[in-house]
Amino acid sequence: MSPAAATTSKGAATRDLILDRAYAIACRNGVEGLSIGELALAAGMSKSGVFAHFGSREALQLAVIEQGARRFGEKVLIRSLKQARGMPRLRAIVQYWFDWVRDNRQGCLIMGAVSEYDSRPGPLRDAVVEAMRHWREATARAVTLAIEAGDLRKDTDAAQIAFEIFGIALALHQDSRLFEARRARAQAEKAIDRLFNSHST
Amino acid sequence: MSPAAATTSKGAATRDLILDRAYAIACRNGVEGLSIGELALAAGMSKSGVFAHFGSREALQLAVIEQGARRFGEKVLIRSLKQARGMPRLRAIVQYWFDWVRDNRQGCLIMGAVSEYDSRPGPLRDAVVEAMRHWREATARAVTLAIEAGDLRKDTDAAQIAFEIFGIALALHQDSRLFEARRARAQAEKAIDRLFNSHST
DNA sequence: CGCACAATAGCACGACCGTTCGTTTTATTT
DNA sequence: AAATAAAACGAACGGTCGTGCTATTGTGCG
Repeated sequence: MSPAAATTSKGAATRDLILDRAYAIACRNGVEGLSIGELALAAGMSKSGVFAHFGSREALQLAVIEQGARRFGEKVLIRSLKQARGMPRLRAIVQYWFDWVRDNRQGCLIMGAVSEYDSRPGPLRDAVVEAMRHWREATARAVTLAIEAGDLRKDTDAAQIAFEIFGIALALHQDSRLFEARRARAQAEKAIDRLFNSHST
Repeated sequence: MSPAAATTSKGAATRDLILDRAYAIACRNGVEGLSIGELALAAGMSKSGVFAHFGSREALQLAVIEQGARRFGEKVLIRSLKQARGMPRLRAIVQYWFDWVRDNRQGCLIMGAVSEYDSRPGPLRDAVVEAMRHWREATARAVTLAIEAGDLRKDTDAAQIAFEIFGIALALHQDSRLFEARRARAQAEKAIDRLFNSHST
């Protein structure tokens, strides 16, 4: 009866399949450009069959945004935890992030969602803000650990460094798609090196 | 007869009015979220009346993108030309850009268009790429002039500095809308200062 | 096996989309 | 003022949108 929850194992499986296709579509067309009709076609189902899994388009979009945040979190943040605290882990975050930009050539879902919802109040915007906040905090925490490990100077402002890392990543993201990806990556690496060097002990 | 060009003075005037409203809508909803029906309502005209001025939705979108590029160019790039070559002009570009981000609180049309079209070939993408390229080159040129004026070191890579300025501006743009605009601006200013200082003579 | 219910399909709806067409109003020129 | 061209309107088209509702298919548990 409840429309938004899959109870059987088959239901959960198709829901995962739908979300997988939805993620791919939303990467290309944006979360706002994701339609149930196109999604149903990609999943090999009927519109109403897809619809029943979420109950509303907005619930579907929310699930897709969370899916995007989860994928980035796994590929970049969680993966970096295997590296030792301090500069190794901080460097890992940056490298994995750069690799993420390279490997998702048709666009990062969350990055796209930011400019879709940044000035549009509602639960979708809230989800995007929450994802970015978590993401930023994880980066700042890695910087703080690098300071505590003695890799960066004690007077370093962790939030400031995180802000600048995001800026470099955003520029890389944009340049990779608009101009030459190779050159963009080289410039991003150079910018990161300058940033870390100017604060290292 | 020709649908895309206004020949009388009245025609040109309404076309300007339409583009003005279209610009406002596209800033909020994105260029892809601009519909002729909503635009007609905002302009106080009929759908077909609006449509006749452009001949197709894509032509309208193209005109809106060019409008967005023109407005930014005037408010930031052209305005900075009044400042003396070298650091004064470079600083002016950055400050005017930051002001632009502050004053267009519901979103910058071009910035939004980038993530809408960066992986969607076509004339709209071409227009966005061209606008960003022009914009980037103007910034790099200002950096070069600052080098020639002796304000920045001779071994400074102008393209690299322009890349990093864009990164800081992008981070400011994003943070201003997702988090606290005040803090974002302070962080952006600090990042710019560090960038310029580390290359100044 | 058979029962209960989840999962999916099919169909229809009202709304809005971009676009076309013929007509009418308005502006410019002769 | 008459003639001509531009501009704007209003209605309609075929399509797609998200969303209900009802029926049918399939799964999983007792």
